Amino acid sequence: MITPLEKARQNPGSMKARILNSARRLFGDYGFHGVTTRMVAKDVGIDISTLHYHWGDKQNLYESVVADVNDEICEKLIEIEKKVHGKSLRVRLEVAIEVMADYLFDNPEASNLILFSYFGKTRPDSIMDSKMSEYVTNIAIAMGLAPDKMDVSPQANARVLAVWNSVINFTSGENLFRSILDVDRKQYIEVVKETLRFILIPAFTKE
Amino acid sequence: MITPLEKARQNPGSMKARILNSARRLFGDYGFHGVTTRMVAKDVGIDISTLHYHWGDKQNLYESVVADVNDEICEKLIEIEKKVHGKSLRVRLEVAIEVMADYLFDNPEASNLILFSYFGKTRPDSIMDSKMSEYVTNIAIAMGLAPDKMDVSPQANARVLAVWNSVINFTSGENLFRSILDVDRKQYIEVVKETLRFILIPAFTKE
DNA sequence: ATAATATTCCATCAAAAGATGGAATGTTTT
DNA sequence: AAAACATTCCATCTTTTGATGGAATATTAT
Repeated sequence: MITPLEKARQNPGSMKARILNSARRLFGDYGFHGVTTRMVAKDVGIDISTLHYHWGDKQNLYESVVADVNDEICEKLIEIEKKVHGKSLRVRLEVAIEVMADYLFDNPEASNLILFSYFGKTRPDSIMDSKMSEYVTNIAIAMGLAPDKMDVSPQANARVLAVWNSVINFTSGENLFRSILDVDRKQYIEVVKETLRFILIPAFTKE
Repeated sequence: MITPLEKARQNPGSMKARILNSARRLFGDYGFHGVTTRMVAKDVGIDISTLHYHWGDKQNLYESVVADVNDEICEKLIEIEKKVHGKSLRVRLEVAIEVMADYLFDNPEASNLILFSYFGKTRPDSIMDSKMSEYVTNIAIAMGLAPDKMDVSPQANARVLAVWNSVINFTSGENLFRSILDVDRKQYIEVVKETLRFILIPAFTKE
């Protein structure tokens, strides 16, 4: 059985895909309640009933968007793991910061959607919760913060979360933070990467 | 001229204050668009017109809530600065983590509102932006990351922001993160504080 | 070409949401 | 006590919003 999400991905120019992309950007900007189906339809240049035809109700469209973003991030994590396999903790962090920052700066709506879906009280994503729990644990082990899957302490997981959070915030808060730092986009990206290295690496590489 | 917000603060039991508090919690949980005036009124146990009578339109109520939270956080920062004045960078961080974490865990809606107002595209808070910019710069100087007010580099400001972000995220994301770490509230608070110390202190205290 | 299927839009509905006027009630001032 | 003012709620209005039925159009299969 092929899901609408897979269909949209298979044909990037299709109406399904166009709707998904508009929805992704808008939900990322304004959150679930801040976006109306009419806004999305207008952005795509179609009627709302066409939107409902392809994606069902608003909730379903939103969940598809969140699933889309989560899958993408999952792929990124796998890509990173491939690159850093067997490397030192310092290199792991350097590469992870570089790759994740680049991805999130290219897809700011992804970062926002993650924040919205994590931090709001409206989180029906119990599937995502367990998926994320698994990722975090795996990363903790890969980083050598825990011996094996059966014995990952809350402390180890919390440290992984702290790393993850740092990256997310700077990309989601770009608008505000850039005005505070008073730099252009290119400079901002560099400053953020440098800051992340400054903050994160010493914690994990000290003797 | 006395503002409605000051009036509400002067009399904590008043209708103005009760509405403000309900609105604060609800807006913190669901964001501006996720809350209806009827929700707030129902939570207080009053009619919507009473709400409008005291606070005007929804936008105005929301802005009062944000201003309320910002003022409170500003007070906390001043309180911290008093405690750590003249102390070492390590102690500064330890105290800041302790006090801010305690405050935000006691007032999770504050943390959420900050995130909502920082990260959403709907930020008409240009006043807050400049205020925050000033705080960040002051902290950077107090932390010895910059020589004087005229010469605070983006790097220095970014480091202050990184510290601030770390604390915010763990309090806003408590629901999700606690389920990942699988700990109770008390344990969670301790793990978070420990993790923040683990991540933040080495970066600023290494030779 | 024709039938079957898929897609799109127009018109419309019902519910939700922001907002207000004005009557009723309570409080303060004179 | 009476007048002036403040507070509260009920009824109601308008706009927005999510959603759908059905006709029109395009696409694909036979």
